[in-house]
Amino acid sequence: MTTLKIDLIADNLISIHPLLYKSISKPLKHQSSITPGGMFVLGSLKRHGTQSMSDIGKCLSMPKPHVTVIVDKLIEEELVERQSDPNDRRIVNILLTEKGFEEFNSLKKDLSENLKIKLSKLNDQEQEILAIASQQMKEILISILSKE
Amino acid sequence: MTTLKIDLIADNLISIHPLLYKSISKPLKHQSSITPGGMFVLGSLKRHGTQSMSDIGKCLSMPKPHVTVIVDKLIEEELVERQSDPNDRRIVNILLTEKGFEEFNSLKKDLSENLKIKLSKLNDQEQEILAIASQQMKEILISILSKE
DNA sequence: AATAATAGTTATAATTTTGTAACCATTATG
DNA sequence: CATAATGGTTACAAAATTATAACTATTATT
Repeated sequence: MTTLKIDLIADNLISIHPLLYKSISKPLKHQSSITPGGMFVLGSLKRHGTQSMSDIGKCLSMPKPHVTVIVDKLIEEELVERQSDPNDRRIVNILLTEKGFEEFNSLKKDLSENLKIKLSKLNDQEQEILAIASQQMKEILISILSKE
Repeated sequence: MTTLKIDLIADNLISIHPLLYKSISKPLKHQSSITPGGMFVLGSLKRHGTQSMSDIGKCLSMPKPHVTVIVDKLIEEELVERQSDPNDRRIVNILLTEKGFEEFNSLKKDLSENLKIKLSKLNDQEQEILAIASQQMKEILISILSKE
C-alpha cells in the first residue's frame, strides 16, 4: 500500500472524527441522561451481546475503573445488568436489559431524526453514496480497529 | 429518502464514532501534550485557514469560553497565533503558525503509522474501498454537518 | 499448599469538557 | 448620542474522562 493512500485515509478519518463527535456525542447530552461513555457501552453490548467488564474496556479502550463507573450508572438506570459467570466467578458479565435495548434504539432514533433534517439536503445519489460508504467504512473499521 | 436508509446511515455512524474515537482521540494523548479539543481546533484551522474565535466555536460546536481556553494553550505552545481584525476590532482571528502546521502534520503522520499497522492487514481491494469510502463520507459529512 | 496471575472494585486525584454568568471593548441601531 | 447587539475574555462550577494505586476474590501455576 502506498504511503499516499494511507495518508489520505488518515486525513479523511481525522476530518470525519470531529464531525461525528459533534453530531453524535454532543446532541446526546441534551436528549438524555446518558453520557457519551454510557452510549459507547450500550453500543458495544448491542453489537457483541453479553460482555465481561474487561471485554468492554478492551473494545472501547477504557480503563477498567472507568468501565465500573459507567456500568454502575447504567445499572442504576436499569439499562444493563450484571451476571456472574458460572464458569469463572471472578468474571462479571454485563448484558442489556429490555429497557436498555429500547433506550438505545430510542436514542438512535433521536439521532436519525436529527440527521434526517440534514440528510434531506442531499440528493438521491449522495444519499445512496453515503449509505454505501458508511456501511463499507463501518465494516472495515470494525474488522481492523475493534480487535486487540 | 426512506426511513430505513436513514436508520442504516445513523446506525453506521453510531458504530463508526467510537472506533474513530478510540483510534484517533485516545492515541493522541500518549503522543503529545495536545488534547483532543486542541487537535480539533488545529484541524479546523488547517481546513478553513484563518478563523475567528466564534467561527471555531461554531465549526466544532464548542462554547466560546472553551475555545478561549484551548486557544490560550495552543498559543502557549506557539502552535497558533492571534491577529486582531483590521475591519472589526472586536474580532480576534486565529491562524496556524509554521510550528502548528508541522505539529499537525506530525501528529497526522503518527496516526498514519498507527493505522498503517492495522491497515496492512487489509487486502488491496479493501484498502481501495476504505480510501474511497472515507473520502466520500468526509465530503458529504462536511457538506451537511459542518454548517451552522 | 504457596505463590502468582486475573477480574473487578474502591478511592483518589488530575485533566478535559461543558455550562453559566458577569464583564469589557467594539460595532450597529434607533 | 443612547442603547442594543456582537465578539471575546474571565471566573467559577459541574460533569466526564483518564490514570494510578491499593484492595478483595477467584483461578492458575509451581
